[in-house]
Amino acid sequence: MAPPLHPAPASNPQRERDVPTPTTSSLHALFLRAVDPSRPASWSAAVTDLLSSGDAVAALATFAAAVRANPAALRPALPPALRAAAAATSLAAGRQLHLLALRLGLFPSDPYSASALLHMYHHCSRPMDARRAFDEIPDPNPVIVTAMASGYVRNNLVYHSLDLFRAMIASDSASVVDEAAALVAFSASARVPDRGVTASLHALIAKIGLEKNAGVVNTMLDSYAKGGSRDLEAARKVFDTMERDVVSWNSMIALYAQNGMSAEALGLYSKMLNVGGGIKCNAVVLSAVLLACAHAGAIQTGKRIHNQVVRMGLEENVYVGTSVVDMYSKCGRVEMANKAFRKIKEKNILSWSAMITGYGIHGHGQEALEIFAEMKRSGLRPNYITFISVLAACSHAGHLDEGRHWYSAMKQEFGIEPGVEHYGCMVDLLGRAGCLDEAYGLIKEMKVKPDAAIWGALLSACRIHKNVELAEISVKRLFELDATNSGYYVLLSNIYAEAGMWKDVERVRFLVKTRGIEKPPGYSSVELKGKTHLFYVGDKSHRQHKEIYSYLEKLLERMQEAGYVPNTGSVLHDLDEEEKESALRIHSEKLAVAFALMNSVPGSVIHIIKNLRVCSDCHTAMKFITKITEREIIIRDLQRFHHFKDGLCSCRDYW
DNA sequence: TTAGGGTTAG
Repeated sequence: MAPPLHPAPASNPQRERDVPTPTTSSLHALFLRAVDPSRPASWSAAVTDLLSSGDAVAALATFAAAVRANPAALRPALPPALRAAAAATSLAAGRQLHLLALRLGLFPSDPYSASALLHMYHHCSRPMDARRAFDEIPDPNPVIVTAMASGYVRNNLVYHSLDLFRAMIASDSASVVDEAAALVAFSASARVPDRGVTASLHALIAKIGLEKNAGVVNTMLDSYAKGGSRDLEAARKVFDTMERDVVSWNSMIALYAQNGMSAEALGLYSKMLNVGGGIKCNAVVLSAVLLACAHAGAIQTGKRIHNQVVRMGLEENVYVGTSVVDMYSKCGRVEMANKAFRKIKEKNILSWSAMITGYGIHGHGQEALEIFAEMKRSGLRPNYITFISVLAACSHAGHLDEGRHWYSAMKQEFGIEPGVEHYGCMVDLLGRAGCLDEAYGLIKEMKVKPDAAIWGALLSACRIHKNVELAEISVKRLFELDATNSGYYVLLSNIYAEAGMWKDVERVRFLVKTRGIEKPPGYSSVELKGKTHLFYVGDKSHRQHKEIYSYLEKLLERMQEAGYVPNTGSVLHDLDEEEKESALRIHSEKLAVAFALMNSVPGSVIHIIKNLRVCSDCHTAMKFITKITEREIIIRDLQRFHHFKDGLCSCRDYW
C-alpha cells in the first residue's frame, strides 16, 4: 500500500497504516531542506519541519533515512518522529519507534520521549497501550500526566482523565496544575454526565489563580453548558463576569443556538456588535447565528445575516456558505439555498449533504438525488452521513425504489454498514408506503439496537395504515426505551381513536395522567419585522388577540363560501360535530396565519413554524387561505415543509 | 532544546 499523502486529521483517528518507507520524493524533500547528514541536529530539525508543514509521512521517512545515515541523530529526532507517527496514525511506525526508544535507553527515563510515546498511542486509538507505557514511567512529571489525561479525553475515557487530574491535585502542591492541565480537565468535564464536576473544578482554578486566563475560562464556559449540569445560566454567569474575547462571545452565542435558544443567540449577537468592546463579526459567529435563524425559521433575520455574509466576502467560505444553505432550506427557501450552495468555492462532504437534505425535507426527492449524483461526479466519495441525507430524501419524497436501491448500494458498493439513522429512514419509507411487514422485518434483522426513532417511525406508519396490532408492539418497545415521552401516548391514543376504540383511548389517557406525563403544548410561530410571535391553541395572550380572532372569523366565513368544509375527522375526541368544528377554528397555525395576514400584503410569503404535525384540517384550510388572500404560505412542522401557493399544496411529500 | 493544551462554525 502506498503511504498516504497527508496525515489524517488529528481529531479523527483512523486505522493503523503501513510504515512509510523512504521514497524518492522524501529524499528529494531531504535534499531540499539541506540536511547535513553528519550533524545530528540537522536530522531532527528536518523531521520537525516536515511534520509542521503537514507532511507526517515524509517526516517519518526522513527519520528512517537518519537511522541508516547517522545513528547519533536518533536521540534528538525520536520525539518528533513519534509525533509524526501520531499525526499519520501509523501504529506500526509508532511501535517500531517504541522498540527503538527502549534500545536507545530513551524510554522510560527520558521524559521527552515518554510524553511523545503516550501521545502516539493515544492518537492511534490505543489508550491501553499508552496506559501500559505510562505505568512503566517511575515518576511522571506534570507534562507527561497531562499528555496522558488529554489522550484519555481523545479516546472518550473521560473518567480516567479526571482521575489523573484528581491525583495530580492530591499528590503534590497544587502548583503542578497549570494552564494546560486545567484546559484538559475542563474539556473532560464537558463530556461527563455528572453534575457539579465543572463547579468543583471552577473552585479549584479560582484558588490557583487561573480564573483570569481567557483560554481556561472559555473552556469552562463550554463545560458548564455541555457537562452534566447542562447549565446555560451558569455559563452565562461566567460569561457576564469574565474578561471576554472573541471566542467567549462566539461560544456563548453558539451554545444558545445549539440549545434552540434562538432569541437569546440573536440578542447576544446584536449586543456583541453594539457593546462588545470592539469585538468584530467573523465567520464563526455568523455560522452560529445562521443556525439560530434556521432553528427559529427567522427568514428575515436570516436574510439580513446573509447580506452581512456577502458584505464580508464570506459567501465562498465553506463553513459559512454551508450554514447559509442550511438556514435557507430550514426556512423553506430551497431555491435560495441552492443559489448559496453554488457560491461555495470548495464544497466539502457536509456542504453536499446539507443541500441533499435541503431538497429532501422539501419533498424534492428527484433534485436531492441529482445533487447526490453531481457530488459523486465531482469525485467525492459518499460517506455515512451522505447516505442519511440520501435515504431521508427518498423517504420524504416517497421514492420507494430509489430508497431500496441506495440502501443496498450503500452496503454493497460503498461498504458502509447501516446505522440506526439509515434504518430509521428505511423504516419510515417502507412504513409510509404500506410495507409494514417489510419494515418490521428490517427492524428485527438490525445488528444495532433499534432506538426510539425507529419504533416511532413504525408507530407513525401504523397510524397511517391503521395497523393497531403492530402499533401495540411498537409502543411496548417505545415504553421500554422512554416511558415519559408524551408523543407516543398521543400517537397510540390517536390510533385507537381512529379505530373507534374509545375504551382504549381512555386507558391511554389514564396512563398519561397516572404516570404524570406532561405533553408540551403545540404552538405555531411567525416572524414579523424580525420579531417572533408565538401562538398556542386558543391563545389569547397576544396583544392583538381580539383583532386576530375577528379577522379569523371573517376569513373562515369567506373560506366556507369558497367551499371549505371543516375536516372534523381529525379531531380525535369524543365530541359532537359542532364542538369539533369550534375546536378546529382555534388551532395555533390558524391564529398565526391570521396574524400574519393582517400584517402583510398580497404576494408576500408567510412562514410559519409548527412544533407538532400540522393537522389535516389546517392543511386543507391553508389551501383555501392562499387562494382567497393571494399569499404564499410555508409551514414547517416537525417532519416536513408544506408550501401553499395558488391554493395548492406544492409539497410533494404529502404522501 | 526534543515534551503536555482547550474553547467557537456546517
